[in-house]
Amino acid sequence: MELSQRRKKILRAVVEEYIDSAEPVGSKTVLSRTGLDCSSATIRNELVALDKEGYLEQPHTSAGRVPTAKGYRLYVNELMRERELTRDETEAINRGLDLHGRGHEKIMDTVGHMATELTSYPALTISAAAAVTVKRVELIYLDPNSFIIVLLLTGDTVKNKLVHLPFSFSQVTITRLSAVFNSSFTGISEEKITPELIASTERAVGDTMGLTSVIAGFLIETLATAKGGANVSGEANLLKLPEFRDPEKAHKLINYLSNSENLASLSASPDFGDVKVLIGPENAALELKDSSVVLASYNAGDNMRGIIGVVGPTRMDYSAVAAKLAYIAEGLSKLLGGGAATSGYGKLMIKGDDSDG
Amino acid sequence: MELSQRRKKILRAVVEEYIDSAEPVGSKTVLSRTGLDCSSATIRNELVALDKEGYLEQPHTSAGRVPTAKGYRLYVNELMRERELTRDETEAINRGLDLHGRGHEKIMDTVGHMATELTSYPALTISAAAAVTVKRVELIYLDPNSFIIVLLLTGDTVKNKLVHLPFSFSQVTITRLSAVFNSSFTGISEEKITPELIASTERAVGDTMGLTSVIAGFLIETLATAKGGANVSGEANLLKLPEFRDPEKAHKLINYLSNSENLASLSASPDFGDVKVLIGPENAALELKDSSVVLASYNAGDNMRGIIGVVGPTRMDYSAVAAKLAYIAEGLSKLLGGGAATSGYGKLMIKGDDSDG
DNA sequence: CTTTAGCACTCCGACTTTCTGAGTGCTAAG
DNA sequence: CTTAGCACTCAGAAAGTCGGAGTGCTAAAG
Repeated sequence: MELSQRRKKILRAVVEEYIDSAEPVGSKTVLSRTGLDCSSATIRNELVALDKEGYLEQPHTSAGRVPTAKGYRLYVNELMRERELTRDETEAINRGLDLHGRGHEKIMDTVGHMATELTSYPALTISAAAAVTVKRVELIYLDPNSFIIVLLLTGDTVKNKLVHLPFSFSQVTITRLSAVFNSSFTGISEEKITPELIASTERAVGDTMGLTSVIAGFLIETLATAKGGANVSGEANLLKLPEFRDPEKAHKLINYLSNSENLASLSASPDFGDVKVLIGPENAALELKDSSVVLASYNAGDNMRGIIGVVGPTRMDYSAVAAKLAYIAEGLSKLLGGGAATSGYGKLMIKGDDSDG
Repeated sequence: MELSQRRKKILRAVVEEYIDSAEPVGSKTVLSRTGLDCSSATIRNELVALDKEGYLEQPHTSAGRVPTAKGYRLYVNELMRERELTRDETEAINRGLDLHGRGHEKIMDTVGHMATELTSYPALTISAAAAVTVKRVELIYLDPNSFIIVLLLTGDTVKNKLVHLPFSFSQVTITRLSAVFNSSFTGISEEKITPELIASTERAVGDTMGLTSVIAGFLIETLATAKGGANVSGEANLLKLPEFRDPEKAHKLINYLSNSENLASLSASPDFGDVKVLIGPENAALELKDSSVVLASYNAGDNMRGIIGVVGPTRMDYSAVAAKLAYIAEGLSKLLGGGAATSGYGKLMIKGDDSDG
C-alpha cells in the first residue's frame, strides 16, 4: 500500500533527523522538523502506523523511532531530495581529478582518498576489466645479464619489470625476442598464453635459455593482476562514528574491508546503473549487515569498468554521498577516456535490492 | 646507582607480567613469577624502592605496579632475554621474503604486511635514498601522439609513464630524444636537472614542441618521489589492544601514522644500529608519547636505506618484535642486494635514546 | 472518521551508593 | 634484613535511585 503524503513527510523527517543526530527521534521533534499543522499526538498515531508497516522501529518502548532498512530504502528511492553539490565541492572534485598522465592505479588511489575526504567515510575503489590484453611488448637490453620488460596493456596501463639472470645473453637476442613477442603475443589475453604457444615461440626464436618463458611468465602474471584490483582508504574514519564506539565492531568491519576479495564481490552485480545503494541487510556479507554501501560505477575505457564507493553506517547522508560519488564517477569516466559517463548526475538513478519487505 | 640482582629480577618480572596481562602487577604475582625465596612483604619493599628510583609506578595507591618508560628502557637495554625465533617463524619470514624480481615498492608493501601479521601491530616501512640518479632513459614510440618513457633509476627501480600529446611527432624524433637523454641525463640527480640543462638539450635535439620538457618533467618528478616513501599497514590491529579501548585514542594515532611525513621523520636519526626501540616519551612526536616504536634498518643497495618497524603500546613484547624485525631486515638487506646486513641477529644491538632518567 | 488534550505508564541512562577484594604501607617481632 | 600481621585505600562492579523523554491509550471535540 502506498503511503500517504503525510506519512512520507514524517518518514523523511525521521530519517533525516536520525541521520543528523544518531538518536531515536520523537514525535515532537518530527513535528517541529516537518512543520506539519497538527499535534504531536497525531504524529504519534502516524508513527505507530509507520512502525506497523515496518518502516520504523523503536529501540525499546518509550524511546523515539529509528528507521529500519526498509525505511531507509523508501527514503533513498522516493523521499530523498537530490543534493546539489556546492560550487566548492564540484571544484574540489574537479581539482582532485586533474590527474592526466598518472597511471590507473595511482589515479584510483588518489580518488579513493578524495572520496574519503569528501564524505568522511572509508572509500573503496574497485576496477575490473572484461579482458585485458597486451598491446605492446618492449624489451630494453641493459647488460649481458639483465633487461627490462615493458608492457603496454589495454587500458593504457604500462607495466615493467627488471629481469636479472644468472647467465648472459646478447643485445641481439633481446631485440629479436622483442620483435617476436610483439608479433605473436599482442592482442591476446591471459588464457591464450599456453605452454604450447611459449614452446613454439621458443623454437621460432631459437631461445635455449628460457628467456621466452621468463617473459611469458611476466605477461601472464601481469595480465592476471591487471584484470582488477580493489583498495580501501580512510578506514579510520569509522572510529569517529557513534555506531562504532565499540572498537570490536570497527575492527571487524575494517578487517573485512581490508580483504580485497571481499571488496571485489561487492562489485559482482549484474545490473548496475549509475549509483547503487546497499542498505544494511541488503548486503550479502554478514559483516556489512549493519552498514550501508554506496557505489558509483564509471567507465574506464577499453572494456574496463571501475567502481568507487564508500562504506558507512546505515545512518548515512545518502543524498550527499550519492551526489558526490556520482560526480566523481562521471569525472573519472571522462578522465579515463571512457567517453561520457553512463549517465550524468542529472539523471541520477539509484538502484538497489528492493526485495526486502 | 646500579640495581641489585634481585631488583632487576623483580623489574623484569613486572615488565613481562604486565606485557602479558596489561594489568598492574602486585607483589604476590611477582613472587610467583620470579620464584624468589622470600615473602611478598620483601617484594613489596623492593617494589617501593623501584618505585622511588622511577622504574615503576602505581596507577593509584593500592594498585599493583606498572613499568615506567624508564623501566621499559632498562628492561630493553639489559634485562630482556633475546628471543630466538622458532623454526616456523624463520621459515615464514624466509617464505615471505621470496620476492625476487618484484619492484622495491611491491616488496616493501608485502613485507609490511608480513610484519603486521607476525607481530600483530601496525607495521611501517620507510625507504630513503641518499641520492637517486637516472641510470637509463628509454623512449618507446607508440603512435604519432604517444610514447612511453621508461626510466631506470639507481636501486634498480624502473618507472614508466605513458605520454599522450595533442600534437604529433615522428618515431625518429623519439629515437633521437632517447639517445640525447641517455647521454646527458644519466647519472645526475634531481637538482642537476636545471632549466638551463633542459633548454640546452632542447636546442641540441632541435625540439620545438616541448617534448624535452615533458620528459625532463617526468624525470624530476620521479626522482623526487623515488627518494623515499613511507607506508603503514595493519593499523586496525590497534583496536584489539586494551590501551586503545577508547576509539578516540586509536583514531588519533592512526591519523598520525597515515601521514607519511610523520613516518619519514621517524627515520631521521643520525645514529642507527640494527634495531632501535623508542619507548613512549622517547618519541619526539606527541602522538607517540604513549606508544613504542621498534625500527630495524636494512641496506637496500645503491645508497638506499630502508626501515621496517612496528608501532604498538609501550607494553609491547619487545624481544619478540625486535627479533622478528631484525631477521626481516637482515633478509631484506640480502634480497635487495645490499649484501650482508649491517649486523646479524646474533649481534643484535638495540639502540635508543637513553637520555631520560 | 480524524484530531487532540490529557494522563498513566515505561524504561533508558545518568547518577549515587554500597560493597568487595586486591593490593598497599607500616609496625613490630624474629 | 626479613616477615607476619593488620589497618587502610581505592577502583571497579553491583545494586539502587531518580528524572524525564517519549510512549500508548482514552475520551472528548471537530
